Amino acid sequence: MDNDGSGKATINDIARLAGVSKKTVSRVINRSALLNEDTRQNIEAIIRETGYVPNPQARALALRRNFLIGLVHDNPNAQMVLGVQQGILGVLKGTEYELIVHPVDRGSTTMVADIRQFVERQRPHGIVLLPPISENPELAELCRQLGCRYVRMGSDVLDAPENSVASNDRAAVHAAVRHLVDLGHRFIGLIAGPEGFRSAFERFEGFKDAMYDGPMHFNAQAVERGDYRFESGIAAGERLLANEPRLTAIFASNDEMAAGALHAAKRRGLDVPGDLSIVGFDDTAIAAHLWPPLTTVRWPILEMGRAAARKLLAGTRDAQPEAAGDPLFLSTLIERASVASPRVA
Amino acid sequence: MDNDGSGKATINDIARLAGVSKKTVSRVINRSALLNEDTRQNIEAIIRETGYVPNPQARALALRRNFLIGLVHDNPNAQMVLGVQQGILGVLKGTEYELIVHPVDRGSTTMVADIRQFVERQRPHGIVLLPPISENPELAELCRQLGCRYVRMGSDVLDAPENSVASNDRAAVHAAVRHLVDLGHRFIGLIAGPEGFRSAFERFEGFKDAMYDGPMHFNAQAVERGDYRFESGIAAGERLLANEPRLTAIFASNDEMAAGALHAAKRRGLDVPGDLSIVGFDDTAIAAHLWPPLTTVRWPILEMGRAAARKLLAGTRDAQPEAAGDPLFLSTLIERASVASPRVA
DNA sequence: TTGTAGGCGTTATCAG
DNA sequence: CTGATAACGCCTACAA
Repeated sequence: MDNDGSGKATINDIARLAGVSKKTVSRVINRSALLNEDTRQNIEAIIRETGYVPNPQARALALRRNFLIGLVHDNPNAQMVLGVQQGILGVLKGTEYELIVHPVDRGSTTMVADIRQFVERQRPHGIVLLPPISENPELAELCRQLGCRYVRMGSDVLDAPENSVASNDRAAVHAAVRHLVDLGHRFIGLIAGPEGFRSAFERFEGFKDAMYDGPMHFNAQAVERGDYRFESGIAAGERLLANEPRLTAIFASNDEMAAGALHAAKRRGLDVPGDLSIVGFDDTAIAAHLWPPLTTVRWPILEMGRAAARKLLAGTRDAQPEAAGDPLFLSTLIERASVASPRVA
Repeated sequence: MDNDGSGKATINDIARLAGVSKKTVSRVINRSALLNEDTRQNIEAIIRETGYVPNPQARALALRRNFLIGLVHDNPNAQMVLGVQQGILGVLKGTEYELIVHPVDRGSTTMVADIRQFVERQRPHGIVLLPPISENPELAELCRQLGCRYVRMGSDVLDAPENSVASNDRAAVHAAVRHLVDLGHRFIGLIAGPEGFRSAFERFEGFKDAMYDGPMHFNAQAVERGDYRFESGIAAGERLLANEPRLTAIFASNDEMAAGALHAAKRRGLDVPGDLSIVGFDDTAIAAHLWPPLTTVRWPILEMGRAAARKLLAGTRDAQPEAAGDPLFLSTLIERASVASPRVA
């Protein structure tokens, strides 16, 4: 009656076939400890034969919790989002969890309400918050209040280790710019990221660190701000090149803007890296595709996505090792062809 | 008792507050026609006051259908996947549907079984199949069998209009290559896509069409195959340039390989477009970021993603206009700076 | 036009 | 260790 051939097998079918109650089958499904080993083996065999798979909707209703991981973001960098997504999906593969992507609008006054509704309705197992909204403490508070696991991704540790995945942007930029200084560059421009982004702030600080650290002074005149997009990189690059002809190098706070700076240089007929060295940040696909291939700081977003997923799965049957690992992931300089020593004056 | 302050309001709370049965509330939720207008207004007011939202898990269980749209793919082109995703999400925004991303491995023998399990477990409202797996008729059959709506995206119409979203790759490539011919190019190389991809086939045919159509003959020697990735574009470009020094133009079957061809040209010290014109396909972000900016065929994947989502939502309360529209979307040539007339010999 | 009884497939409670 | 019984929140069928 339960399984008349049309639908899939249910817990009732298994219970009947095994001659036990459905609660016992449920115990097998949920790996309950209090279970006779023989009973378990018997039921597991039947489950295997029938190809029975528990219905996630019914479980979700009973457990008041879904087997979904939410990716909540309003990130202007498509490559970055995609990288995180791939990292998460890699961990979810083979588990009973699926990824649900939920973009929001950080400019909107209803953003917090939107996310609240998303979490209340879908009741995901946990959500991954991407920068810049991950920097909003209100959202973390919301998750706690709703009893939803969460991981905040950022350019610095933003929360408790189990709720954080971070990169060391400041130190990485410091090192990258220091590299330029060591090559002999003395007039280095900065294309900063948009205000309100922690990543922009950290990278700015890293740039300043390298200035104060070396034989130079920080020159606020050699700083232009972009919005992390290509066009803003062109504009900022052009302003920089127009205002300070002595510039021999530019550090852009992400690869897209670095590509824009490259365009600005080409438009002025400059040779890169002969006349101008350029360094980016992210190491997204575009970096290697440009000509010359872009020297950039590799942002380990794939690994960060993986770590975020592992943290959310910690404590479940799909838990993986390293789940509790250090939330900090190191960014490192990838040297390609867009950097050289400055020409001797 | 139902709502003791801890949890969210349920249909019972609304029914009690409104002094009606829960079935009546259910009728309001589901926009039933047989409902007294006063009753409806009254209940709707209470729903608004309480902020009540129906529990999707319970609905999914009762309806045996989830309010999820699945994006199933194994596509090597990250930008393409992202574009489709954005298109779908744009349509889903504001509806009760969410997007669930489910990548698969087309090389695996268990791919069909994987997708079957995904659909059986999640019971999505519908799924969007991306190329190349969308070209597999077995998957369409599977969806029909499981009673799951689906839309197949491809470089040609692959199914009934309500299950298809397509672009006119062949004609678009024909026009693009014809453009090169019209500029005076007589030795044009092709970097084809991987075998087994319908898009690769269509674009190849479009290339041949332009050859036979014009003052030239199709020369199989000037064809190299890549796998749609950057590195393969470099390799194919180098082979092309080495084998046929008379080449003045290359058409690459996607932007990534075009970027590779550009690298191959630069490595040989060629000027683009002075010595060599290059045309790509897709118009993904990279096209505009390269130097020189890449002339390419714009593949309207965002629009195609939107259309796919609209077709899936057709017939639901979230249905949008144009849902039944023509499944064909036109690709058009975007002229940038990577193409010029060949130098006079 | 509205209500009642029962079911969707699973898990929790609590007794045996 | 195992099993009745009652949720979980909503929907369908049938009745009123």
